[in-house]
Amino acid sequence: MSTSTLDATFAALADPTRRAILARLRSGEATVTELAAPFDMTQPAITKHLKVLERAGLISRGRDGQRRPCRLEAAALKEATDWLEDYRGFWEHRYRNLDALLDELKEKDAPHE
Amino acid sequence: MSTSTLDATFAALADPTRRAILARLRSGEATVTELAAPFDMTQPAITKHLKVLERAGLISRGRDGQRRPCRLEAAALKEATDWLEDYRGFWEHRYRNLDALLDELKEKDAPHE
DNA sequence: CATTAATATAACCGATTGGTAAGATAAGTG
DNA sequence: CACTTATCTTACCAATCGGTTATATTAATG
Repeated sequence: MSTSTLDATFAALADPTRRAILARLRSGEATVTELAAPFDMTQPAITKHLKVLERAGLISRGRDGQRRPCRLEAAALKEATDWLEDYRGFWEHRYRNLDALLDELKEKDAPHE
Repeated sequence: MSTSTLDATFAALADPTRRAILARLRSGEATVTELAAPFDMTQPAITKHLKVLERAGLISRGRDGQRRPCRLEAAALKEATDWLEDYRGFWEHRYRNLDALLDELKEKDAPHE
């Protein structure tokens, strides 16, 4: 899991337009014009976003005549998820740690020396 | 899960220095100077990174005399993970879909009309 | 009190980002 | 062939980013 891949992936995910594009692509391939339609933005702007997503490996593009359909790619998404899930132990242990702390405080409340 | 929170979180995660800081904080609180030590970077640069992490809700800061210890915060991390995990179904189904496609192709190979 | 240590702030810089408008390219269609 | 459709490319712009140096603030310490 290379550092620069994660850089590109998280950076790509940091933009709401791009996240919306990814969400749309979950229900299947789409062309540039289809992807651009919901946004109040020119087509070149969408093309730029698609390039960012492609460089991050989050999508790939085919060729169908004059259309360049985009599809979601699983690998980069999985890589980012894996990185984040490595922190899951932290936030799950957190509540256990809080319990332990409360116990500790209770013990201090009961003076015994 | 607000859009602008995800914006800030993913943007914060897009920088390798900041990811390294988070990784370091998994093993407990640390001061600014402690966090800055491993990096070939001035202290103000680290302070800036910490501000980005804090604005994203990924860390919080305490006060211990002249030190401002940083600790990891679970909530924002969890939010980002949740967003990404929503895509897990996609990449898990992907292989099942591939299987289905291969079956389909096999059937086409065996002419039956 | 003078000094040192920990952190923050301000001003600045070059590179990148997210958008635009205008025009090029390339593929279907009458 | 002329026209339209889908997409890309090229400048251009303002804003943000990631870093710097220099300076201020605040707290500990001799």
